[in-house]
Amino acid sequence: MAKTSALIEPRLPRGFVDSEPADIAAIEQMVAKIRHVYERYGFDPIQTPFFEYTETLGKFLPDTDRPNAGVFSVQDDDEQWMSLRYDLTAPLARYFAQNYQDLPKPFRSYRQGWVFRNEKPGPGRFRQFMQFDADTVGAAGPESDAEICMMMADTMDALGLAGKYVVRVNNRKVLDGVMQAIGVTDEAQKLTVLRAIDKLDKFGPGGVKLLLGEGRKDESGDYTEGAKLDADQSDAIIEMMSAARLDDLVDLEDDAGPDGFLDAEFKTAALSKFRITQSFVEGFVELQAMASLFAAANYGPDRIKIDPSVVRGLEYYTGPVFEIELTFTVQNEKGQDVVFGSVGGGGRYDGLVSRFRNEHTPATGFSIGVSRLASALKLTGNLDAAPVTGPVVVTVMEKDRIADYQKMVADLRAAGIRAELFLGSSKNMGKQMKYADKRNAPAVIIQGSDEREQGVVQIKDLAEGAEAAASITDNAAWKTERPGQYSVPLEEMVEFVKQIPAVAAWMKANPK
RNA sequence: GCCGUCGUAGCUCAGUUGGUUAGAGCGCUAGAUUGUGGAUCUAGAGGUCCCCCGUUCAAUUCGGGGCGACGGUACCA
Repeated sequence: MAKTSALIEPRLPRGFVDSEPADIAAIEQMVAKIRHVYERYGFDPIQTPFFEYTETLGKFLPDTDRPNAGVFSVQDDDEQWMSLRYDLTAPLARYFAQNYQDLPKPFRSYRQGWVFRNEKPGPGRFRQFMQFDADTVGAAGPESDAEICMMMADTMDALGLAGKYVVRVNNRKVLDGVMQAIGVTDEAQKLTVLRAIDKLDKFGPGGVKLLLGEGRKDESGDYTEGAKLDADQSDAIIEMMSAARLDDLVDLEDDAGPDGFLDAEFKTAALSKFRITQSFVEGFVELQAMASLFAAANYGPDRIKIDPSVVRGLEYYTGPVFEIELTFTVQNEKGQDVVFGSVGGGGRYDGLVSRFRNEHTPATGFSIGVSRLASALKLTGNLDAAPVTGPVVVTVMEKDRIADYQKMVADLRAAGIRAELFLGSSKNMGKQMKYADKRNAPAVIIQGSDEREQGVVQIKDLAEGAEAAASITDNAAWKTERPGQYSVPLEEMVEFVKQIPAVAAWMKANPK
């Protein structure tokens, strides 16, 4: 026996997972449904490579001390750093800028594929995961943002999740405007305030208030430094983010001009101590425009909801931001309730393309976290991960007649039936049956010397046999009755197999 | 990064108040059944009790330090 210490332990780096046939089939179904919705909305596919130059992906170059902080990076032959992509948006910006001359504007595209992040994995968070994005580049109006939100909702519906999600929509200008109003101008402090607002659904208003003030200690003992706002400031923020409707905060007449907006006042107690700002008004108007588009298209607040606590990424969103939240709780394999986070998000990023081109290029888009969504659905039993139907297995009874058996397999395949010859070394019949069972084979074909002399084959419908077997407890009876087994003339074999329900179902789902 | 819980068979877990042969269920392999998947019964394989150092006559068990898993939190383009 080999020494165990000499063997390599088969294992994966953390945050990476293998996929089995049922998982793969489920993901493929999800992807097909998403693609169908995106194409219906008029988006076309593009593909970009896994690797990009690091400078393409983000504003930072990896310093030689920590080249792999957050991303996976390697140095090319010419010593230029390249990285595995960590999302599908930066590569799109590069693609758009690189092919600017030839692309239709606005440019509407979707992309699906693996992305990589070198960070600590969590529930539903992996170091390699799949995203499915759609973006409109070169359109500035709120109708392109609203369209994206409606497509997010339609996509979730198409995935069979109607009623189990909500698309939450906000506008960064509203947040910026309120911060400006209450006198938060320091960039670092602004980021801290935004992060605090983002935690509303996690910690509630009380927790956010701590984060806006001195700081907060969580149950595990970790302390988070707060934004150091005074009471009036943090009350104003909490009032803003807790508003059920924007109209609760301020009244703006639709036909009033910009000057009229500036004369308006906040209606709520804490906010009314501060003056309203231009940025708030701009964001407010954009959100109102989107809201009326949602209403006109019959997307109610049960599907798309204006929610002033949505923040999203801190770096590049410039206007509307949106995310998909699941409205059910998720438990892991151990039965623990788990913090899952959003399964998709996006927004307007008018600055991203300008890293590559001088002119201003508005863009909006979003991304569905396919892997994270699939993992949530798997944990809650909502993932359609039925076992894959296996092949019809032709057993080997007489070793010198392999050619005859292979001919049967070829005939079945030619008719569009998934079929294979038993290739294992053991010609023991029980082994071959067990193999077929484990493969979830719909049927096996048996021809020994008796059948050969009569010109017939035994066809065993394994599903029917299993069903019949449920009432048989005696092994001898089980063997002699041979439930679900039929003797059929060889020339009728293909037609007979086609009639087996599991085979027919597979053929319908996989036309030749 | 920080905090918490946990590491014993492929999986889920018992157990050893520090003592010589470490167990169960499931799974796996074989047989009962030389041509029939389930069920049943029988037998078998499978373990550096996560690693290293220390305490001890003796450590899987106690102490220290690592590593890993899970969860929370921070960060998240």
